[in-house]
Amino acid sequence: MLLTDRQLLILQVIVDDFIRSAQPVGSRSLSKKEEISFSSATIRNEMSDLEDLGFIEKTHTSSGRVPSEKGYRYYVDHLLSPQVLNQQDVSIIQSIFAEKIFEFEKIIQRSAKILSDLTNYTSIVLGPAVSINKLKRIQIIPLNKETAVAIFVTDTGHVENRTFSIPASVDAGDLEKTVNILNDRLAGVPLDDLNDKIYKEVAMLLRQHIHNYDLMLHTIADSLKMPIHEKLFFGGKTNMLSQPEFHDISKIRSLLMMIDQEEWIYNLIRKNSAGIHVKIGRENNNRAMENCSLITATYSVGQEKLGTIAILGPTRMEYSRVISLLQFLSKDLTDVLTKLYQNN
Amino acid sequence: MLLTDRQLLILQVIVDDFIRSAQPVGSRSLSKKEEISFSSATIRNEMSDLEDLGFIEKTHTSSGRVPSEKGYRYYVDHLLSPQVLNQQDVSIIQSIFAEKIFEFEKIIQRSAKILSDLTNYTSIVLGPAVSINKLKRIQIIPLNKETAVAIFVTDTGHVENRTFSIPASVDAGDLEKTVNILNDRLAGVPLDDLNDKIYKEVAMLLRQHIHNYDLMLHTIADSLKMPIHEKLFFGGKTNMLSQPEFHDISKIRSLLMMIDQEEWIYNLIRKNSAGIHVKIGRENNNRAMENCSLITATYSVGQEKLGTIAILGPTRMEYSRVISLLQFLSKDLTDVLTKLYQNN
DNA sequence: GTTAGCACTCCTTGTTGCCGAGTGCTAATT
DNA sequence: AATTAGCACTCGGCAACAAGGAGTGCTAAC
Repeated sequence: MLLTDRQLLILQVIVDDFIRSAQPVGSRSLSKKEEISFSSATIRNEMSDLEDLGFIEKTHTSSGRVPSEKGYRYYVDHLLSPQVLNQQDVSIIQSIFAEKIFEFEKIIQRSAKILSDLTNYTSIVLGPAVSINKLKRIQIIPLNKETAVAIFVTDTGHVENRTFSIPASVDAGDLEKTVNILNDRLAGVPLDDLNDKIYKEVAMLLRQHIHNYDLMLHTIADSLKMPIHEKLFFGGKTNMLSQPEFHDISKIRSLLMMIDQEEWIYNLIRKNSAGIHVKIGRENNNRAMENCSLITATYSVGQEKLGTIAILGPTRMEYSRVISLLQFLSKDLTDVLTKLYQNN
Repeated sequence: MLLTDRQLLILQVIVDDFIRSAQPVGSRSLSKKEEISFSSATIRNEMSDLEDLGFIEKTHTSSGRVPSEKGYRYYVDHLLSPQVLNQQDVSIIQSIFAEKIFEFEKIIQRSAKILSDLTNYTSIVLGPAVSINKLKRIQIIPLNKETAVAIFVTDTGHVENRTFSIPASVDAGDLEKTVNILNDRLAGVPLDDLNDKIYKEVAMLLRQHIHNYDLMLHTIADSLKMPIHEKLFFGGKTNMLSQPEFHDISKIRSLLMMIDQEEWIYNLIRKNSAGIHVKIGRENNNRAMENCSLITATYSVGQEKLGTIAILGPTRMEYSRVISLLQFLSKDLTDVLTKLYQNN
């Protein structure tokens, strides 16, 4: 199972070539490469072995070879030559941060756009986890007799709002008192923990000050119940249409449908721990992604993981380049965010 | 140029048949239809005339006929038999309004989903025009020494927020005074007119009360400058992939790219006046939509047009059904919204 | 005015044959 | 023992061709 140096070389050249050309690569064309100094017959023997070991495949009996998923996996794990980004790519990525930034979402959106433009694949960016942000302030603004909107501002400037109906028994004074209590008790609490805290600490206080406190309590707790989903941003959703492996409409269809079905992507991307992760083909456990690879990286504030950036491309994707790009952007995002939010 | 009854009949049957089958229709298959009592030779003569008049076309010399854009146009304008929705469709549409509704966006989103499911085309819904909503309340919440977030709540419960940097010369007291002045002067003003009003009325007041008022003024006015874009919602973006006329990847590609390029759609849809509008093929003035038709309807609160719902399908689309669906949903949306917001 | 009949056109489908790129195997070479 | 040259074989892709079918336009008869 240990590959010889020559086998490694051949595997690497096959993968590189196939990534470039999307054509099965044959022994003769390999033998002409600079890196390779032995004859096509030798290569044929080696390729036959590599095929037995499962690293490459034939598309039909007398065709050239194509990397298998196992082949890509080995390539990614052992053969990848870390590529240095060229100056142009670097400056394009840095242009994301050129303007003054208040709305973090804008940065995220721009990142998605630029990633997809740079790679010609589909980019996916998972927005910053709102739920770990800390509450800065709650406001309740009555719209009319029956409804009001509750506004939650986090220390990062993110704003969530929920409309709810005001319990009949509650009057304007009650509302104001409630808001004061909430702000008093909940400022600095991560959004995730609000619900908990409301029942544990705020409930008591409300009871002391508000007539009919429990309806109010539940109304507010309910507003907070809906999970605050991180937003997903996409770039170049249609880029996959240009990839030769997706000449087949039904493949495209299932892939695009899956992308539009954000839930799937969300789960696929969210759980990743820090660092670069490469999922190849069926490793993604999804029919629609059989011919796709997904590379993800995370960005953080300080030590705290905030969100994810990812590239979805064909298995035949430029792993080396994409990894470099993601690494670079992820670091930049982290730096900027850390500077921006660290010491609030 | 006036068509005989028989020509009208033939045109109608051709369009109907082609919409159903997507196959060019020939004289013989026409002659077999129930509605038609004359021979294929007669039909051939009539079809030849209809072709000369530009209502139908051949795909090649000896093929059956296919409606031209002019043919569709005539069909839509004169031959459409208004279709009554079946009970199932009706109840599916009404299910949109089943739950209690606070967030209007949810309704809009659900509408888009259901429209596309029902038709198997792509649905586009333009969210309610925020800019005509009236300001209910402004809040400014400082995040730290340098930045604050301004929150604008409309009488419909919509919340807009902008982060800005606090001018160095402004202190907490100034901020509070500013907010009070703003709320005092701007409550009830449509968001569209805020900027105007700020310079005309608020500026003076600010000058009287706030040190260094003009920086504050510009900061706030700037936040409001970015146009408040109505949001676009889509349903069934990938539905077009199942249409036989889009077997060609490059067509799909340009169409999907145009859809993702929301600006285009926005302009296409926004300007429509009330009522149903049908744009066929090149009437949309867009290469990517050459084989598409766009049917739009508007929804309102009372007399005031709020937004648009639309279906994008192949020119060979079920005009009658789609028009009925849009009419029905548009009326329902209007009713619900009017009831909800009319007398605030 | 309508229709039956017929020649003609063009798309579609299937067949065939051929070329080129590639393989696997064997035997010769290093 | 490893490498290579040589050769027979396989398969996809392409072009050429034929047959069949759906449709048309035209003419002449009804």
